[in-house]
Parts: sequence; structure tokens; C-alpha cells
Amino acid sequence: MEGVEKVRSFNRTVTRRLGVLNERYLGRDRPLVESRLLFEIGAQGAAVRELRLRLGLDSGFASRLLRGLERKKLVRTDPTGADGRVRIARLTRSGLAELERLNSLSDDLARSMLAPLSPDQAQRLVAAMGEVDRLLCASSIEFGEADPRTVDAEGCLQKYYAELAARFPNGFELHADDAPAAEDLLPPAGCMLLVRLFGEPVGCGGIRTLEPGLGEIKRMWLSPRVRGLGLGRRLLAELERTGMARKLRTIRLDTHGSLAEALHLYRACGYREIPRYNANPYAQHWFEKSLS
Amino acid sequence: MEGVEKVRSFNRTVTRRLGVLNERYLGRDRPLVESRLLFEIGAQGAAVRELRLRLGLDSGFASRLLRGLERKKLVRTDPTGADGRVRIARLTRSGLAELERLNSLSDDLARSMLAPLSPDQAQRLVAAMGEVDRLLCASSIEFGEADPRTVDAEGCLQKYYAELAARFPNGFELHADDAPAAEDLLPPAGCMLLVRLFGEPVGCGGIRTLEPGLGEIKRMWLSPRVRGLGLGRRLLAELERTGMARKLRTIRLDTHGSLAEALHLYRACGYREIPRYNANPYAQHWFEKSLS
DNA sequence: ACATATATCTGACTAAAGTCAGATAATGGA
DNA sequence: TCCATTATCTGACTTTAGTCAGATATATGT
Repeated sequence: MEGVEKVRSFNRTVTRRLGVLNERYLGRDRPLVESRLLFEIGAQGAAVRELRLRLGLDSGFASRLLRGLERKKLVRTDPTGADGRVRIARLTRSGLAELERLNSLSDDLARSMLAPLSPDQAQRLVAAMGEVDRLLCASSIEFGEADPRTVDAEGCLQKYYAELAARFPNGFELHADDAPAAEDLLPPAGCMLLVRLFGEPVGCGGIRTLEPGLGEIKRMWLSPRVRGLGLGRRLLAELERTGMARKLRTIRLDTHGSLAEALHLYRACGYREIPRYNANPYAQHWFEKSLS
Repeated sequence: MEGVEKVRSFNRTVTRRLGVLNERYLGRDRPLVESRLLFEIGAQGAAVRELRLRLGLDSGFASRLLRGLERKKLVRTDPTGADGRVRIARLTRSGLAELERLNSLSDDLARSMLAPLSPDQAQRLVAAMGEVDRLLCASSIEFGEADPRTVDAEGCLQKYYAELAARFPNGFELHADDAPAAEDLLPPAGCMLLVRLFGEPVGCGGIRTLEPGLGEIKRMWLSPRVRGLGLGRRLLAELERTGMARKLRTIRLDTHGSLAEALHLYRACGYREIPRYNANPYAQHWFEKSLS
């Protein structure tokens, strides 16, 4: 197959070019994991738990790495106020300086990729990299069921509410909403899907059962940074699939008139507008689709 | 800077997506270097020397890796006929089977990058990857001085002669050519540049002194796989730079009428056609440029 | 023939990156 | 209050990926 061969050639070339980065360039006399850890801690600091998850480290290994960075006076770890078990790693003044140096080395690498090219080529390379970046993100997206009470799901829902509050002309209050309880979005009554990019939650969507055979889609949201990648369609299709698996024959949903991209998505995906079917004060449009 | 930030984002995304490949995917219970070595040995086999150079391995380390693969019955190494010191590593039957598996895993990875996308997105991703691949190759090219008698330079020259023989209507015989001796392309008389892509020679160009202040460009060639990347211009500019460093004020060169891209390149780079200045039987056009 | 260089190999050593078993302390729910 | 869970930490161990110093055999130029 033609396409696959091109993708493999891309993989080879990019791995070779970026291998430099991972082996020597950023390794300023410092093991690679330490540099990655400094990157992940970042200027704001991060919980040890977060660091372990993001870098996929063994807890013992992570702990020992942090002790090492503490000995070098690059990191401090303090307990959080909220949970006495969780500790937060923060960069010290010299840790921040080191992060600055790493960032500037990353910039140098990026510049060295553009420097040998003509202005026209450099511009085309940046454009093509942007395209690959976006489409590779789209292809790396994973959908998975999640309990709406977990931290990740809760975080998405909070961002969803915040966006509604910002976009609705008269704001948004959760208690006035026809809010589904957590159990409504859990099997067997319904289900919630989380959208993840490299493990990080970037969107969500839930489906609940209104009556046997009739479901409703709620809480569908995608982070602004992953919009325009065709994920709305994919998330909707995933939700419909889980609906079908739960023997739903019809799906309904409602939305506000100010959410133009949502209206467009529902129409494009075969939803037809129907009369008001609920008392949701924020709903202005009601849709329905039969699952074949 | 806008472009640099986009390049860095690309680097992050691609590293994360391809990290899977380098850490676990191809590591089917086998250290990464071993897999890379199997890849490099390939179906035809390769000299140990070649493998060390291509993968940048310490000679002792390479030797021990090969012994390990031999113990696992994946590789055989035999002496070459030509040079009693050089040994060639070849894959055994089960080594070939393992290479097949690695290739099919690479294909799977490539397919998994395209699978979640819509046909239109997949096509755009392949196109953008092709563009990045080509331009990243262009930006990874390195120019370096080389002795024309080394294996790498000799290899480029042979391919250059072979191409002339194929393209000239009446063929090409080296002895009939106004061939520069090796010393003519070595300091102080002249110099030869090799074009390398990830260390591998993909082109060459030489400059010799005809008389004080007057130089001539000879043996300029680029491998077909790196054509169309604007490297002709860059190689020519590099040669002119070394000419200037050697106090040349004027550069001449000749070429055959069937080498259309060469004619176009010279004209575009400020060379103007002059009358015949030598007895080269294969020359049909003569050019000159003053180095400012 | 002789010095020098090249290709490979062996053995001893090291650093980086992790794995695993269990200890300790705080949290959350019954 | 008790019990299971979670977050972190410590110590012992392993694998991976090298580096370095030399040994050996072959090739090459003078």
C-alpha cells in the first residue's frame, strides 16, 4: 500500500532527526528522564502522582528521581493542603533557570531544522508540520468509558459548565439545568465516554436512558485545543454505538441556539429537529435520530 | 517566533506518538538495539563495519550484539572474500522471519496512524508527512570536505559516471574525459565536498584550480533520491564558498546539453555561457561566474 | 620487509533506566 | 472505629546500553 510506505518513511526520517534531540541535545550532562521530569514539572509545579502518570514512571523510580533533583537543589516537594498524601514538586530558582536552558535548547533545535532551508521551503515545512501535528493528534485520540465522578471526568464537566456560562447570553447555572445524576451516566442506566489525547482528558460525552429504547445525549464537550479535527463526529458516533449496545433505538438531545458548531454537527450527523420534549430552561433546539 | 513554536509542538506530538514505536512496539521482548541491528542487516546482509557506522555503535558493543544474535540463531557472520578483515552479517532463516515480524509491526503502526481518520484526513496526513519527510531530509543534509580516494567519495563518483554513461546519447568513457587526478581535488590544489544525509553519502562536488585565481567545478552530482530539494543550489554555493576561501576570483565549468537540470541550475545561479575553454570531448556548454 | 592502519573481537567496567517487594502514612467509606 | 485504598517512599535487584583498553589478524604504502 502506497500510503503506509510513505508513513513508514516519515517515521524513519523523523525518528532519526529527533533522535538527536533525545540522545544528546537536551541531555546536558543530565540523564534524559531528569530533563523530561523538569519539563513536566514546569513553572507551576505538578503533583508527584501527575508526573508519574504523564511520564509512565514506576512510583519508586519517580520518587528516587525527585530525591536526586532535590539533592541538586533543582526541585522542592511539599505536601498539598487538601490531601496529606499527595505531594507537589516545584522548581526552585535554579530549577527554573535549568528549565529555561532546556527550553532554549529546544528552540535552538527547532531553528536548526529551519535554518538550512530557503524562506519558501521553511514556510512550507512549518505548514506541513502544523498539518501533521493536527492530524496526528486527531489519530491519537482515544475514547473510553469513565465514571463521571472521577477527577478526569469531573474536570471535563467543570470546563463544559464554564464554557456554557461564558457563551450563553444569560449565563448558566448548573442547579437550574436538567442535570443527570452520576448514576444516570453509569451502567446500566447510561454511560459516559472520556476523550483522551496521550492520556490527557480533552473531552467527554454522556448518554442516559429516558425510557426503554429511548436515550438522550448529554454533556458533550471537546476542549478548544482539539476542535476542528472531526472529533465531534467521532464522539457522537461512539456514543451512538454504546447506545446501540444498550438496546436504544432512538436518541434525543437538546442544545442552545448559541452553540452553532453543535447545531451544525447534529444536523450533519442525521439528527432532525423535533418539538420540545423536556423542560430544560437552557434548551432552544431539540433533536432526534433513529439508530438503524 | 511563530514558526519555531509550531516546530516545537510538532516535535512534542511526533515524539509522543512514535515513542511507542521505540519503547515497546518494536521491542518484542528484545532490546531496541537488537531490533535496529536486525533492520540494518536486512535481507541482503551487511558488513559489520557498515552496521557500526550506520548505527553509530562502539566496535566492541557491535561485536557483542552480533554474538548475542548468533547465539539466538538469528544471524550468521562470515568473512568476505575480498578483505580478510571484514566480516558480513547475514540473517538466518529465523532471523528473516523475525525481520518479517518487525516489518509487519511497523506496517501496523503506520496503519494505526491512518485508521482513525476519515479518508480525506488520511490522504491529507499522508501528503503532509511526505512534505515533512522531504523538507526534513533537505534540512538534515550536511556538507563536508572529503578525500576523493575514500570509499564514500569513490562510491559517489562511480554513480556519477554511471549516470553520465546512461544519459549521454553516445555513452561516457572515463579515460576520454578531461579527468582531474585525485590531487587536483585535494588541498592545496582544490577540494572535494561530500553531501551526506544522516551520514550516508548522497552527492559530491569538486573544485580544482586551473590557474591562479581561476577555478573549475567538476564532478557535481546528487543522488536521484535527494533531487528536487534545492540541494543543487546549496552544493554550488558551498563550492563557491570554498573557492573564495582559496582566493579564486572566477569559476568555470562545462556540461553536456543533455543535462537539462544542470544547465538550468547554472543559469539560475548567475553563471553566464562563454566560448569553449577546454578540450573536454563531452562538454557542449561552458560557463563562467565571477565571485564577488 | 616493515611500519602503520584497519576490522574485529574479548574482557572489565559504568551509567541509565527501570522493576519489584514491601514499609509508612493519610484518606474514605461502611 | 475499622478496613480497604491510595500516594509516596526505601532498598535490593535487573536489564539495557554503552565505554575503554587492549589483543589479534589482515591489509597497505614505502
